[in-house]
Amino acid sequence: MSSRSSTVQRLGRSFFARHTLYVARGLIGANLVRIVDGERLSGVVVETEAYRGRRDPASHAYPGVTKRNEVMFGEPGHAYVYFIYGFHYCLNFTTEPSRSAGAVLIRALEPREGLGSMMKNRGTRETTEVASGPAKLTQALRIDLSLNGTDVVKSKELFLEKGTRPSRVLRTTRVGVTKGKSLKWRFLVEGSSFVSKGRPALPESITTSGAA
DNA sequence: GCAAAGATCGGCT
DNA sequence: GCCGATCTTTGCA
Repeated sequence: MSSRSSTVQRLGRSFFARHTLYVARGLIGANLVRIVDGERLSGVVVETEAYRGRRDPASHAYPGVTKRNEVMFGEPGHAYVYFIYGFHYCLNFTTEPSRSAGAVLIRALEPREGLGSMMKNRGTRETTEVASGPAKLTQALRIDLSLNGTDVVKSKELFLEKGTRPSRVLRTTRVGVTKGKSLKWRFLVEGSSFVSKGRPALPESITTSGAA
């Protein structure tokens, strides 16, 4: 309530202009902030997935530049929002230098500020149901295609603040993809009850055996 | 021009 | 555990 934004450091361009896997891991623990009608809605990122370019068959950027995915090839630090399954929006942040495709999908948040509004947006009273999935959090934060391409380094309505990285971050395979299944490009906070539960996660192997 | 799959969620069996 | 809702993008004719 009294934490002053002047003391909080925002994630800058250089944070995003790196290898997508580093950004995906680095975003765990950051505070995602969305301003709606002057109110701060926010949550700590507890789950992410990395999507790369031409060599990642699960990525939207795999076929090359199209109208839908062009943001992924642009300047790092922009929001890439897409519509999926006729119902849902998903939020990503672009990575890698310009021309090189990459994005990190935000899969789950631990709610922080504006919980009442987020619950209302979601139609639930369970805190663990507010943002425990990629399409759930966009609904909670009222994110849609109008925010596609937003520069989150400069934006006043959607941005990221530096947080504390949790001590235990697990690395597993991505959820919901049919290609590139063996790649362990999903990161999540160990033991968090705010991560997505869309699929029965395989035993969260901390070992790297079998990593492709 | 048409068909099929898709980085999901929620409800029902 | 399975299925339906609903629409954008892509691939192929």
